[in-house]
Amino acid sequence: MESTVTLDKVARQAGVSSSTVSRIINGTARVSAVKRENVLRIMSELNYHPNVLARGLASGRSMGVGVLTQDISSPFYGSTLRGIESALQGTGYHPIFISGHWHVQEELEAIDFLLSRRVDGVIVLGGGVPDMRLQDVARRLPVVVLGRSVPGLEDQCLRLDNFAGAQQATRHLIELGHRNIAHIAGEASHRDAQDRLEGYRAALDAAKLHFDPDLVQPGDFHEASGFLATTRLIEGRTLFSAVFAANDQMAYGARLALHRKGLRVPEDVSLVGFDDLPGSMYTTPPLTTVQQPVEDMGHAAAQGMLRLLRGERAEVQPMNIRLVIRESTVRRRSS
Amino acid sequence: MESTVTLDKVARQAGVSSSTVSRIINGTARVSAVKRENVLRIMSELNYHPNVLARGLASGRSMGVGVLTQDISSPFYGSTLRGIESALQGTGYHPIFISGHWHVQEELEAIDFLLSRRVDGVIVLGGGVPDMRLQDVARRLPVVVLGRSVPGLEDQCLRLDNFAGAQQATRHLIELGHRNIAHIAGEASHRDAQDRLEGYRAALDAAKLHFDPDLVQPGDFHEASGFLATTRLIEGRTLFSAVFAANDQMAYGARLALHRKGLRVPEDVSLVGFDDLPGSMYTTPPLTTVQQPVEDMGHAAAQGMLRLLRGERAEVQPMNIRLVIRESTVRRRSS
DNA sequence: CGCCCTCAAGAAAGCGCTGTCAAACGCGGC
DNA sequence: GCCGCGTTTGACAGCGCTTTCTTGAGGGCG
Repeated sequence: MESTVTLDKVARQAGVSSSTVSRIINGTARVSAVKRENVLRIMSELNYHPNVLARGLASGRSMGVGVLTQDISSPFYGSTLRGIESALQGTGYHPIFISGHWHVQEELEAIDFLLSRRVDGVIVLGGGVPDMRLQDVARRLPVVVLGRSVPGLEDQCLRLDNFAGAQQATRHLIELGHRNIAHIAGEASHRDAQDRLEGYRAALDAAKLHFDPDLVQPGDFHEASGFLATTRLIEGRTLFSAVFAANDQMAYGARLALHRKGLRVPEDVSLVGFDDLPGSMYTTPPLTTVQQPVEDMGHAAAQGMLRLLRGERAEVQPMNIRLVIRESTVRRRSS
Repeated sequence: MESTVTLDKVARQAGVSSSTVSRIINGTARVSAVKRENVLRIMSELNYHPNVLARGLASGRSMGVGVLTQDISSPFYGSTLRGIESALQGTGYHPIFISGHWHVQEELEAIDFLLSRRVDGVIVLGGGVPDMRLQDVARRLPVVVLGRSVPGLEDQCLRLDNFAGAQQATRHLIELGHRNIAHIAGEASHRDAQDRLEGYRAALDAAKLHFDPDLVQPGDFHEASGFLATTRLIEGRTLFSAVFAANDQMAYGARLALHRKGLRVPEDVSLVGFDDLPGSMYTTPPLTTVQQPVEDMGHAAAQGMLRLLRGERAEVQPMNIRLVIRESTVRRRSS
């Protein structure tokens, strides 16, 4: 435990060459059973742990997979990270997380950081890194992208059908008899937010319902913006009996704003979110929302990465999105 | 962008020795201005990024700080990770996260992993790694521990006063006139949970209130257990007008269970949580809870780590815990 | 019985960088 | 013009491991 135990030390102790020890560790070649046993025993006696840095330097593979996320503490991405972590478990590869905080410059630096860390592959979760840069990186090492589609890398991209999800959510409200459905939009610059807005409009169109711009309020995917948007909605002159928020966090904010104004969910106003965060099952009432299989997505992305690392094709399959109907939506009162 | 750019390549291109380039990068020694300019220019032309592995191997410092957390997607630890990340930002050090999943064996392996990764320091977030192992590790490199106190390492431990927090929460309910206060306990094996239970009892004792074991229900810190515990409470024979849950997630579950049984919060039952998760401000009604400065804690822990890395003392200061009174608690109806 | 082939094991050359040591250089002073 | 001093710079030996190339010992076969 004093001075670090090196492979050489183990080799000397066991009376073999360092090559032999290396071979035993990596299973790179046959080694006589006697020597193997002996070396393994000494390794555990000395409590030897290979130096990953040296190993990476010598072999050219660091056994690290870079994961560029936006916010390590985001309830949405959190589960995805968990999925990645669990899929990598036991494969010898290990995730290295780094956050871009929805800031292109920071994301670019994060990628440079990962590259200088000599990761063997990169998983990118959304964000705003220019396609070109990703294509660039993909030329050098395996890349899997979640939540967006990069030209030329389509089969390594795991997209979610935000449009269809939003459409489904809105249709659900329409089928319940709602005619005046408000929408709290997400950060306008996010592709996801745009798609969800489009899905909302498409559902209205399909039902031949009038699209009222007054019923669409901007938000930024955080609770506070949902609260504000809903307050504006209530104080506005346009009536509505249902709200579709572009994500669950904003739906939480909306829920509180309605509560403050004495409006009950779902009796007075139906509410639908998007994401199905872990907490959405336990709001009062439990929230109807579009479920993104976030953890599975992480898992699938990591699986794709492992395939790429083995030299195969990523073959990531598009994931299913589905509406989870809970108790925040009911048929519109005939009144 | 083809074959990786090495320091040697830059040196040759610039017509200087690799030592000189190294010196320019690290600022280890004076270098004539002309050469510096020239080398810097070539570095950016070639888009050179030092190989962190090689650097770590040669210098013995990997510039990585290992962070042993329990669950990368936990809403509670998430903010702490964020705090660590932000404190390390710009210092040259980078966090390497790994989860133990509240599983001692896994945590031990995680520590081995970090050591073999040759991190320069380790931050441990709670968990069940035996004190001895932590003392062992601390002998080899800087260690900061969050949420528990390890003998001999006291000044590198950042403890939260769970006892005082729970006491405060309970006292608050008592001051509002509540006499029958239920408690949903956390995972019995967690020190935090035990301390919170003790705080609850202490507050009751101080007010000369009878401690009724029937009003204490076991939980496991997750929503579902809060729901179950509260259901048991309601169906039990002992009346209560307030619930103190050992964490916010269980309080959410309790909230839903009360709702299901037609009990209103706070009119019929007052509810207090613990942690002040980001979402607790937006529950209906907003939750009264004990605030742990989770992000600040991460920040402080990382600061302490940086100090240790500079060879100074950690000097981590105990953090303040405080009760945030929102709308889930009210004076008991005189009825 | 000798030759060639096979397979285990060792020697040694890096991987890309840091850091020590010594050489080279320039400068002022005598 | 030469000496000594303080700087800038280069050469080189690792850091701990992988991997190629060799060596050496058996083993099968003619």
